Amino acid sequence: MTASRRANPTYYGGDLRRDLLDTALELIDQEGPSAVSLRSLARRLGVSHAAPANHFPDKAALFTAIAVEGFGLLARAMKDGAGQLGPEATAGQRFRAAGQAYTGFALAHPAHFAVMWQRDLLHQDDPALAAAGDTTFELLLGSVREIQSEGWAAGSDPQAVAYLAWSVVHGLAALWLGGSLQRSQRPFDEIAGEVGALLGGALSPRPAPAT
Amino acid sequence: MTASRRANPTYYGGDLRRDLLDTALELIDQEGPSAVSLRSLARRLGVSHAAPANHFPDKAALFTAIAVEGFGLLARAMKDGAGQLGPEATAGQRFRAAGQAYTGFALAHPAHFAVMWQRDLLHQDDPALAAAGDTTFELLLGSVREIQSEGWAAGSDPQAVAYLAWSVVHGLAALWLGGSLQRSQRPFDEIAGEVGALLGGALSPRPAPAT
DNA sequence: CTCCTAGGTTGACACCGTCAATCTAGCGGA
DNA sequence: TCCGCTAGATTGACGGTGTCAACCTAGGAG
Repeated sequence: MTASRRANPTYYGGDLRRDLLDTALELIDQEGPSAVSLRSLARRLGVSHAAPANHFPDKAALFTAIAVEGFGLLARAMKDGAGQLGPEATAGQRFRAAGQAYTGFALAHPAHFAVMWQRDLLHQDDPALAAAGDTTFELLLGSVREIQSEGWAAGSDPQAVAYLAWSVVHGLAALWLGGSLQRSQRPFDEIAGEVGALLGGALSPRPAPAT
Repeated sequence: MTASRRANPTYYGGDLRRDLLDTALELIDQEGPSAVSLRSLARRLGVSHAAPANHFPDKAALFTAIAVEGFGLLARAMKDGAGQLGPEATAGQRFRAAGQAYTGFALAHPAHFAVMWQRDLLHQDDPALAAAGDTTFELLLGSVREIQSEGWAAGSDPQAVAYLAWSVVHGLAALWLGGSLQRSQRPFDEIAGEVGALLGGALSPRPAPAT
């Protein structure tokens, strides 16, 4: 009844922008990004077909907003995952936790994850998008430098180590969500655990022999 | 002049199915899968808007055909990459060559690669698609067993090793094509080489310490 | 009280996928 | 030689879609 009932003082009784994002995410979860149409979102929310234009000038803007939000969620997940280990945790443990947070994010938010890497759906020149992506990578790179100070992957280019780790977690999540790994009938955490252990062997603070 | 001049005895002077695929691939290369429309393909090829329906019952069938073709090209690239090393090559070298072939395929055929993992564009239940995917993974798994017989990644579950390797090459290719790695201004081969060397450390035939 | 503006509305346009009905060139069999 | 069949093209129609322009209206600022 009070003014807080409706966030916006206009026709639609609520936050249409947020509702559009949420409905789109739900639809992407179920049927993929190609199933999203602005008109169908509007129809679901009981609003005219042109109402979304007030919040997203075009379809790409909607997807871009989802991608930016996704990078934000990812960065927070990685920070939280590494952070909640407590101060006595080693850099290696934090590194591993960040990696788990990456795949955990992908599995928990598959719709965000799917959109984030589909360039052709996005406004690639959006500065917010670039910034969000950079932030995430900086987070990763910082974690790599941290483990290197503990002797992990000693002597290796930190950027190369970061790319290896990023590729592993990204590939794992992408292949799982793509269904390629699900034919093995094994749960994700089991696969991810084994892969993580193997990767640990590549980076652990021992003199690694050359290939 | 002879009958071979025209592959098909009907109006269109050529192989429309092949031309549709090629035009679609070109378009995907330039603007991504979302830019492909059956009508625009038909227009480009100077054919009526319904002509594609004779070869692909719907849009998903076109993309599925591209994906199947992609898996075929990928499998052949991996086989060729490992095979042309000569009989005196080690299993480790063949394994590495197969991995390079994977990323090489992705960079050489980005349109195929993009479509192959977009489930929502495909007829996922197409048996040809499943078979093509399985063949590729079997190839990978065989290569892993081979290197294990040489002592690499000894004691590890071959499936887990395969998943690690697959994740790395897939993630590397996906991130590169997504543009995330291109901001580093370094050529792909350099990045891939370093990542490959690091990964070699994880699997090389030495007793790897636990994580 | 009046004006401005954010955020809705309707209406129109071209493009899209898909379906149905039709046409036609060239083949195999009588 | 003719006759039908079929593969593969055609036109036409339908509803859905993104986007634009013009309009409307509730509520806040002056």
